[in-house]
Amino acid sequence: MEQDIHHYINQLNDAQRAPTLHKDGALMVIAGAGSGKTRVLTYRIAYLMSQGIDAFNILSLTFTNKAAREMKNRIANIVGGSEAKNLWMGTFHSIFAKILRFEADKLGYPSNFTIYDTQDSERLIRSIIKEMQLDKDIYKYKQVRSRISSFKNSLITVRAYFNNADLVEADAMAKRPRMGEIYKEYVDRCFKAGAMDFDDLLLRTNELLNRFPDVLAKYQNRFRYILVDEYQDTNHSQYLIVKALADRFQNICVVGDDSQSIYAFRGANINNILNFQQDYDNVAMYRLEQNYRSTKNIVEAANSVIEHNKTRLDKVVWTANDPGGKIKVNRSVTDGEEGRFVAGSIFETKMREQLTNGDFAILYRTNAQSRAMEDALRKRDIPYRIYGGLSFYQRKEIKDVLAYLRLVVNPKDEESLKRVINYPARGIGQTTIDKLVVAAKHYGRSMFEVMENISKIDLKINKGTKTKLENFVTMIRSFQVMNEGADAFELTKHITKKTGLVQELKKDGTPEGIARIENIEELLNGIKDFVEGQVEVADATGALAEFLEDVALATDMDNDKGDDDRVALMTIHLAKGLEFPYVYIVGMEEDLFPSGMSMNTRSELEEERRLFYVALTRAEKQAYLTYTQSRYRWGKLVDAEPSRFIEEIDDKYLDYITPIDNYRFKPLIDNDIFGEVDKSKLRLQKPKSGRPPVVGSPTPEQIRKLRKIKPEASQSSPPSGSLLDEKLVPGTLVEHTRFGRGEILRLEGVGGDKKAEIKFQVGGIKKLLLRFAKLKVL
DNA sequence: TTTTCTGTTCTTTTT
DNA sequence: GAACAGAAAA
Repeated sequence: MEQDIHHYINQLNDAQRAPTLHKDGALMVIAGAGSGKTRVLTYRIAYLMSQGIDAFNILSLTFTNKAAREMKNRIANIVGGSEAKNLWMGTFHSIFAKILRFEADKLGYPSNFTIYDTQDSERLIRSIIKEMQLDKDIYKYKQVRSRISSFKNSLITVRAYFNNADLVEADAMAKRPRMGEIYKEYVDRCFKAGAMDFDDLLLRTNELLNRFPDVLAKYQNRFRYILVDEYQDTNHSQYLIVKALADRFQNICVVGDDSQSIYAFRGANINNILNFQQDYDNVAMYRLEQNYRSTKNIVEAANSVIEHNKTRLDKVVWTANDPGGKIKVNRSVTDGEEGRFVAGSIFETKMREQLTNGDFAILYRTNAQSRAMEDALRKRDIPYRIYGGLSFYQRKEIKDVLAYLRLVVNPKDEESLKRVINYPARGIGQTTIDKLVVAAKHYGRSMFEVMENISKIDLKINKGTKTKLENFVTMIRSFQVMNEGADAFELTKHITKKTGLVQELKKDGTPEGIARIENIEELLNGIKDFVEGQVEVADATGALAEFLEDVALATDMDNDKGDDDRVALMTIHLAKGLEFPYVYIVGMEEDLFPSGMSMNTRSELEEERRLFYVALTRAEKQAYLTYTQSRYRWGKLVDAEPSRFIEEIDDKYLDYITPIDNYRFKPLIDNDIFGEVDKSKLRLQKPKSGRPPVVGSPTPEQIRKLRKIKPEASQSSPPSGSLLDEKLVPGTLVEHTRFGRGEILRLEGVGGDKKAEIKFQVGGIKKLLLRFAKLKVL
């Protein structure tokens, strides 16, 4: 093996080799995009092991489970699978969840504690706000949750909050004087439910290490070598955990790139990496500056972007690669056309260069942008896969099944209980649930415990309902018993049958319902795989708990089977660490990228810029930037202007390409809710010369023509019926907007001079809809 | 109590 | 263009 490892290390360049062979002490590797930092990390770990360091003594923290898994596989290839198995490698959340399970009793938690995801937290906070009878417009549950989250990430406990006059005052100033109370109640409720949220996994780890010196010593001793990837994205809580664990041996290696710090919004503190040299003694600094990934054009363009940022470490990324093509910039009129351009370009390039779908990625700032891309790709029959967004495990039907499973493992789990106590409907309504919550609070117990003793407690719940509650408890109990014997797969199958979940979905018979059943089947398969894949056969009960933990901390990235050839669609955040030959960065518009919500301060804007830097540097061969002149947002067509980030790239790296189709104006027919429109009629004027005209939204007059709405038609009674039969609406159309289930036509001169808004409501699928349209004058 | 309709809010990014 | 909450109807 000694020989083996050198075979690998010889593949590295000098800059990479130095940190790889640096054995003891603190070191920091500033690694530019595409400079081979994953290689350094993997080889370094392999090297440590070849030097006789036990795998048990190495802790490696990565940013995603996927990254951890890949690294582990690569190390296994070098040092052998059985050795690699003992490595502690994973995300902060997954590693410390495991440790917390082991040490839970010290903190008063059950070892089978539930992990609340963001949705669970939000629901709990929402009900707390309601119970406290606070104004939900002032106490917005999302804001409250994110504030609590930031408290936790800064290690501000409830007590610390109340002792901190500044914080209390800040909330009072923000007209939310009872923030502290909500925080306290939230923490209490989580504790009583035996649940930790994402932030708790880090906060409680800190608590564990602070309060129990023997525990700290144990893990310090175990983790003699610590490696942290993407260090620039660690938050204060994570920073303290690393610091505590590394304190004894100081064998800490952090790898990161300040230019790629993009998680400040969830508490990441860029100072962790900027100040690393002050935190440890004799820090060795290494820089990886040679980019192996991208063409010269891309690397230099990215450099010219990031130079606009003030705060950054000194580093120059360069490459010996070919210049490659210039970055192509495309303008479209609407988001629909943008999608068509991207799909068309992928189609063409794929043919011309003989590429596979997997060579392409479409990156965007917000998940909502995926839809236009999907539509266009589908029309071209290009297979694609969306990462992130609503992940599989967050779908309603999946969460419902998981809620039952979570209850089996931890019946105190309040959010799961509330989720399924009356789903499928079994006659336990809101009133009853409210009473249970109150009683639980009164007795200082969980809701489930109250239900178990329902016959002994004097609650004003009628007999019939009490029986229903008892039946529910008995049912969950029976599942628990089953969990002792049968495996998780059998149990889940049993649960979906016994509770009537699947029947409920079958009953409604819609395509959505069928899709949901299929999803549940997929979940069952997933559980089966998990059960079979478990090498060390723990007891059956443990298997289910472990599965649930995996699921709670899984990201969409992790389920990538990668077995078929698809174009990748994802947010830029999710793309970090990945690379693709061809990358399309879409929606390059002010207010979208940079996001309108991140333009208030310099540091916010700089983070957006780093995000753009990350996006650009994903591309190996060719990058495209696209923007539109108008785009549907919140169901409305809004004007857009090109992103400042395009201007920030030196012109010599850019190639402005003319859109293939350029209509004089583009009617609102993108995913046309008016059914098939004869598109040949819409191609009114092609631009005369090479330079396309500046194009705006169509005028009302033009829309009217297209829709054949006659403004002159007079009618004394309010309009009724459907637009489809073209009896039509009187008045002048002044605004036309889409909204969720239909569209709004704003007209002037309806029934006198009054303005009117006409909405029609549609159900079902878009193509069929106008038939059922209802008209109503507001 | 349950179902259905309607209005409102939301969109930045995620472990 | 979904998810949720509240009102209204069943």
